Amino acid sequence: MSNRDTAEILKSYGLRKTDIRQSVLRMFLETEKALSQQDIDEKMPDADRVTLYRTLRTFEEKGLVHHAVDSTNTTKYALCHADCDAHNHKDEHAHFHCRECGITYCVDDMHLPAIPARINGAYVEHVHLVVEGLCEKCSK
Amino acid sequence: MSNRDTAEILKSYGLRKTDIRQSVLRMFLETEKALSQQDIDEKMPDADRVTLYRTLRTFEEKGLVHHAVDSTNTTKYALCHADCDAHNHKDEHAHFHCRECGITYCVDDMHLPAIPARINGAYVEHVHLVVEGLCEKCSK
DNA sequence: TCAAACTTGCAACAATGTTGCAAATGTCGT
DNA sequence: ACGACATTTGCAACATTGTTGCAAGTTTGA
Repeated sequence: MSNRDTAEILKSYGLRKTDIRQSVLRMFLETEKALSQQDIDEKMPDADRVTLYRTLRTFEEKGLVHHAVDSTNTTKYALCHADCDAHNHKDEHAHFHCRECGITYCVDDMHLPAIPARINGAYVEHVHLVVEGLCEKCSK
Repeated sequence: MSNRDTAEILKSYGLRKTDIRQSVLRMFLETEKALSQQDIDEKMPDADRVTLYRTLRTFEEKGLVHHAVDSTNTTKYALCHADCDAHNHKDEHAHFHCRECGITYCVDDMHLPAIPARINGAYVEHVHLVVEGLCEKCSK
């Protein structure tokens, strides 16, 4: 992954090119996993955790990443698909979460059930489907 | 909700009858909502938060409540259906979460999609479906 | 009624979320 | 290449939640 790639991606999302942002983006591009603040912090010991926190928030606001839900209480982020943008996250896919090693990744080849626009009077905006169990490695 | 009811429920789940447990259980019985530690803490200012934390954990272990997932980072619990037990949570229903007021409640009349026993080599144990949007009140 | 087992309150610490502010850096026009 | 302006970063600080250990208080069953 070259710097040019990350620089272009950042620019296309209206984000300034900074070292930290490029590093974080590179981590996302190089993994299938959804990354937690901790995952990132560990690989970037020099960066301030607040900066990483803000970086992830900004990435999400701009539509570069979405956050994955799982039953632990750690926020995790994963790259959005090309059709996400700042105001319309198309992150309606499932996430798999391993209860053993804690990994979370997107499951793209699984469609969500059709959800009505309203449920008991509530307006539905989006849906998270979280599948939990043991990942391939941990089930051995 | 009488004390006798809560006492019997606790007993049937193999839990000792204590004031705190009865109060917490009563809160669950009297609401449709999934309750966070904070919700409970606010109504029981005398109880130590660690005790509440452990109470909820114990309730979950015994199969009395299950925890709901939402995109905020607060753990919330809701009463299990009658067919849950300590080792087999049948909490495979959807939860609705309002992004405005933060309320979470179970959506029983919505079935989850059929999930294969395995996804890409991973073993699936259970599934959370989280529907987010604006609840009836907040959408007005 | 008693002992054993379990529950509670308290102290303590880690991780995460969150904000404000000043210093450092990036961007863009010239 | 330079400078002004807007943004980003690092740091201090504080709140909330998760989590454990331990001693004191309570519940339960014989």
